[in-house]
Amino acid sequence: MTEKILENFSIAQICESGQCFRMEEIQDGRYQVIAGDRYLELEQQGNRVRFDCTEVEYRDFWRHYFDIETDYGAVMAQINPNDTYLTAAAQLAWGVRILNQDLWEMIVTFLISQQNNIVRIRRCIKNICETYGTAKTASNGVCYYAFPTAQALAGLEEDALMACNLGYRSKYVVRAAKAVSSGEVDLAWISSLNYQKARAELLKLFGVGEKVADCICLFALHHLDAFPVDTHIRQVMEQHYKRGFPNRRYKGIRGIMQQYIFYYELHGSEK
DNA sequence: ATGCAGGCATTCA
DNA sequence: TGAATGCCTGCA
Repeated sequence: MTEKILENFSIAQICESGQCFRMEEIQDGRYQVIAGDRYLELEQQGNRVRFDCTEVEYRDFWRHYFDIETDYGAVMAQINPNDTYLTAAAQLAWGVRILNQDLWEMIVTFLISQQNNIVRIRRCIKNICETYGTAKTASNGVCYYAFPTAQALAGLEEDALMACNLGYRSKYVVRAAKAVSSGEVDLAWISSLNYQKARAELLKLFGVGEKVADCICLFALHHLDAFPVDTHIRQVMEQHYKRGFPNRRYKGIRGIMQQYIFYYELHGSEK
């Protein structure tokens, strides 16, 4: 058990922010996270967060995974108080953080996410993990499936994942797996690139367009300037930022603003 | 029952 | 270059 006092951290909000599809509430206030082949359970009361892992596991992995080293209070302090929309969005999404997730996992996840709804995205990912991921047992005895490696998917026929309900996205995922597995695409190298270059490399993957590339850049590579524009964000831009989003002001943290807006659109009651 | 859900590739002007 | 169109599937 590792307990921390954390500001601007809400596991419930992170779970519902739509950047991770393998995080869920398993009991009242108790959450489960599967990241790559790791498993974690955690609980929160106010700003006290209890991680069910050793101090070493927290320091070596989960601390970075939850982006604890970034000061989100300082980020929110940069929001223009005259921007009532963004202020309200950040106020509601006060505990959202940009996770540091696995690159391969995010490529697959956001290939699946396109033209899709959240319920089915979760189901698709569950299906491929249970079919092609390694079964594991957590330290508390819970069984779970690791995210399938690129190698595990690289030998499939292009339409094999339609059995996992991916639909036309099946060939996108299988082709990506082949590219990564063969070394044609070097994930470690992409990880070393800056935002613009990493984005350009990701766009070369079949099925990866600008929106998906930006999600991968933001949620795996932690390029906080990435600003994924989907249908929701596009509507917000047309409604609230007719003269364009203030990119200059939020340079370097645009992705965090995007998450506040996205969360607000998903969970804000008014509108 | 059409339209759409956190798009993208392809085609055609 | 930019605008239209089909695509797996499920849900309202």
